[in-house]
Amino acid sequence: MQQIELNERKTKILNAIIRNYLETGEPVGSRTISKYTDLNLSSATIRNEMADLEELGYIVQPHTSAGRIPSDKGYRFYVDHLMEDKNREVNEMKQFVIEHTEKMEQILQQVAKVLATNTNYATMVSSPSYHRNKVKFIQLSLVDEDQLLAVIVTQSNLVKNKIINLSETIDNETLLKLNFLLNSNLNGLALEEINLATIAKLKEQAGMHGDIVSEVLDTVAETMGADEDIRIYTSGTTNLFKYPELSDSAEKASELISTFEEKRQLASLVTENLLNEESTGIQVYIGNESPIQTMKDCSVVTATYELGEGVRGTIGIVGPKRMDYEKVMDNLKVLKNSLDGILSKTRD
Amino acid sequence: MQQIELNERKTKILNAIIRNYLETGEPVGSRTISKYTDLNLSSATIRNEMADLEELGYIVQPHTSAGRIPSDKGYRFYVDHLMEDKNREVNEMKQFVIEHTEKMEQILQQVAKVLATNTNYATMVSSPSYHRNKVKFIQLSLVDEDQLLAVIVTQSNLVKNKIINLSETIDNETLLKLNFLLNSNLNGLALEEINLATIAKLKEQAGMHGDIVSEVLDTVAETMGADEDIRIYTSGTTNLFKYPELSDSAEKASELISTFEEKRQLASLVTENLLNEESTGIQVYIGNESPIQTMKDCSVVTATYELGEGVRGTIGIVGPKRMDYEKVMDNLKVLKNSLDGILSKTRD
DNA sequence: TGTTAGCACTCATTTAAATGGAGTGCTAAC
DNA sequence: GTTAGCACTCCATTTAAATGAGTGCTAACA
Repeated sequence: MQQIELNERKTKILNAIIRNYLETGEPVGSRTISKYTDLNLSSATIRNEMADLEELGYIVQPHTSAGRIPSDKGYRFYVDHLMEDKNREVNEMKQFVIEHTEKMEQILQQVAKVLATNTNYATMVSSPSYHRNKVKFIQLSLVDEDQLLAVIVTQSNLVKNKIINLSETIDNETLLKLNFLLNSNLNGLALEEINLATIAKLKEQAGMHGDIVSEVLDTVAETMGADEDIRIYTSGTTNLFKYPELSDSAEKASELISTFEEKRQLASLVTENLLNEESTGIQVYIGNESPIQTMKDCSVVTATYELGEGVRGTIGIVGPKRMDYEKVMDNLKVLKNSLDGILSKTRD
Repeated sequence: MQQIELNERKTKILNAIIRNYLETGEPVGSRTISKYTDLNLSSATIRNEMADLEELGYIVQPHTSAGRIPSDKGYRFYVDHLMEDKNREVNEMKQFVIEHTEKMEQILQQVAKVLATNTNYATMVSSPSYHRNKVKFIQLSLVDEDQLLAVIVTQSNLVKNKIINLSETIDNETLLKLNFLLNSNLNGLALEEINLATIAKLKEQAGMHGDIVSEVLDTVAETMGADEDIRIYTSGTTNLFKYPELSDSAEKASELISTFEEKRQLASLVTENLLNEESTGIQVYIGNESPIQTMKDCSVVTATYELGEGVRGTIGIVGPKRMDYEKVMDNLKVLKNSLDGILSKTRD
């Protein structure tokens, strides 16, 4: 559809404008374009075309007699049609990092960091939400006369535990029974499948120990419900200082960095993102397209990774609108690939 | 000793200067002091005294013909001798927060946040290091044909788990034996007490399953060694933007905030702090007294909390040198008290 | 001997004006 | 359809002047 609006020459000029602006961050004028492209057109001609492009909404003038900068629509066109999809080689360093870090948390933090160092933007990585994950194993053990330890393992090897304080003592035999009861009833079930009927049945069978069952179920829900418990790892937020358009006023910078510190808002963005099941997994939010108000001057690029079936999280990069989209996407792809299926990998 | 250097009048003037500067952040001149104190001295007299105070190193002039601001030495004198030690009432809000948050992590993050909101400075809270903590309970269970789950509980109810991949299968009886072996040998021991002899003995008794014992021991070490694994929760870093002397140049601000993001450096500060066993638990680092270079224009106030015996962490506040030391210390004390012994509290 | 008024001086900050230059829109000619 | 040329706009930077807070010093006073 946009093809109708823009002929080839206009497209070329728009492309040149955006690329130049991505590099310099300064409004670009007609003369620059005429000089540094192989179009062989005079600045005057370029000016005419630029006037058209402005009227069509692809570029704007920050003020009279300044050069042009891309509008959100311009960036969008660039991302959708102009950008080259280089599929560069995997950066071994990243592989290394991932293969040599042990714990999930550390991996994610590391990913955020690598990404930030690589791109010079701010990054965020959300902990996976364990959607549709299933219970594999439950165990209650007595660690003290009055304390019970509940351990829950999911099929993707996520482990959670909780200490339950007992009001009355409990003997070993009962404990065995409870363990059996829980395992036989819950194993193999996803959170959504644990319905009221199951719960009622369980409680009934547990008899006087219904309280304990309740607590265990809470922990199960917590382990797998997850949504509320999404963690966000961020890195490189101070990179944003490098882009004057984001940090010229202390207030602006402060607001933006606060958003990263708060994380709550980021979490909402991430959740929204996870719901978009389709797509190659890479999403681009330009300026106001982003659901987070404070990021109206930024672009956000996110990718969804999937550690195991149903265990998904998001990696995201936040930078100025004139970010190096190609590089950013490449990086995201690489890291996404490294993360995909990592849970199954650790098995061997 | 300083009492010899400073007579009462000088002390009063110094006090007035510092208090005024804490409020305004502007260099304070002789006229201001003469006007807004009950000393009833003319500005000229004050000027003479100020000249003396400057010579003694308590205050400095940022440039000729500017007012005076406190030097590090001045702040130090203030903190050590001048400051009032108001012991204000406990803020119920904080109590509420702590009593209603469940998980340790969340508590700590919450503490950081409350503190930041309350003081308008940047805050950090370190996760407790489990020094001298003892093993209470160990359990191995088979969660899959080829996967073993090791759960370790310490006396302060810290739980850690690890999935161990098996090379050969293992039958239930052996598992029971291993469990018994581990518990009978390790329970009640602190990390330092698990020496080579114990380990050798354990491995010997485990026979062909020495590998598993090794892995379990690793996890134990990890659970209690802790030092490497100190987590730092931060909040309110963007508060630092409120103080021009810290954020006038984007570079400065960026550096400082980076330090908070990195956390590695904070961790080192925290560790150093924990080693200072003595003291009421409140430490003040003014300017260059801080071991972190990027904080040379800041003051750092820290308190040590102790969740249970040997389970200690640090709460810290970072702000401009002209921070409201009284308020900061009060807040720290309150939160420290709330945290102290919290692990034992959850028992009832 | 300690205190104070007064004055000349310093220097960061604010305000205003001057300058330079990048870039545009438009027109007329090719 | 393309281009050269020119008048015009507006931002950014420089330059200069005005302001004002604050000091140090001296001389006079109690």
